[in-house]
Amino acid sequence: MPEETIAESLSLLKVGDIARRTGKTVRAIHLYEELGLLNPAVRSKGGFRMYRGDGVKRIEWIQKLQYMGFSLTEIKVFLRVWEESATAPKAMATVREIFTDKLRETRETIGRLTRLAGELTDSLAFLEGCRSCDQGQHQRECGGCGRSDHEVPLLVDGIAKR
Amino acid sequence: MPEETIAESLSLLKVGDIARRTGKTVRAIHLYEELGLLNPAVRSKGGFRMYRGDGVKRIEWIQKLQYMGFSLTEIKVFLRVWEESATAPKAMATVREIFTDKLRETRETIGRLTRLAGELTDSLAFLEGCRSCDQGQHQRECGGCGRSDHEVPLLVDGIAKR
DNA sequence: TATCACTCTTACGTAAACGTAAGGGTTTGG
DNA sequence: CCAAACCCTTACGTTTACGTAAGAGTGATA
Repeated sequence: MPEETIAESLSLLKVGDIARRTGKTVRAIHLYEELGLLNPAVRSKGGFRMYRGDGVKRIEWIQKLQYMGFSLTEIKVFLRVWEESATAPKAMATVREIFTDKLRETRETIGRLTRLAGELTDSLAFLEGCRSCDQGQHQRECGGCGRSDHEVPLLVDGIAKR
Repeated sequence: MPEETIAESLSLLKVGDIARRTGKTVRAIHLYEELGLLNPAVRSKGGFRMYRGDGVKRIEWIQKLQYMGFSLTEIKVFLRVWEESATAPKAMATVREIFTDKLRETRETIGRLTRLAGELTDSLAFLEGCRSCDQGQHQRECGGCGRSDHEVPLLVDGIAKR
């Protein structure tokens, strides 16, 4: 398809264009190249990096992975695994493994954060009771209220100690 | 209560003891002191840091806050706010604010991660279909399968591009 | 008193993901 | 052809939460 080739050459993007379209900085894009995450399709005669439109897609993909907790190094491994897999089904199998791991990890994180949200809620409920504390009570004397120790959430308890 | 004072002096802990009881390293505890998060109750004649038992609680508290996404700097602010509040109810009010903010943030994070878990699940479902791909298919020619573009999750689509 | 395990201070090292110049070419619109 | 707007490479700076090492003193035990 010579037409596509022509169209491509007409729509080459400079690094600044990619930056604008992805919200990343030029420096970031340079970094991705250093790390082997994205190479320009060609260089201009003067040395400018020239990208095709799918460069934008690649960066969006990177962002997505970062967003879900992959480090750039992990993303690099990801790409290498892909490139070094001889066949497509094999490559996809590896990708499945990585995603499966990440899904588990993500669920664990969600569980952890959910528990923490619960603790925060408990702590806030407890702190409601502090409204009725003697307004003149100095913070250093906090703890004198009637509430017993085991009622005090760790998140609150730790503050006054020491 | 002189008895308690005596008991305290009997149970002073050295930094290594605190480290063992909290799982933190000595260096970390030193760091916390540098940052103003925890000071030893006293120093021994020779300059050893001597802590009381509640030092352990303080560190557990720090760990908890870190675990929920507070940076050490934020924790420091936290303590300062507490110390500088004249009255206990006022201090608690500030703590409530901070916790309320964090709770919102935590919920947002949970939402984000939940959406991402969904995307991962979708991607994994899609990748199941790759099992039936021609076993000889080279990875570079991936994309030749019948599935249309809008079916391909971004998480998968971004890999093969470029 | 001699040890051996600890601890002290000081201070440089580390990994991540860029930020921020500096000094100098390249493109492109007019 | 000129100037403004970009881009290039090189390279040091930044933040966070410690790690690690060096050289020397301390404390409890034998």
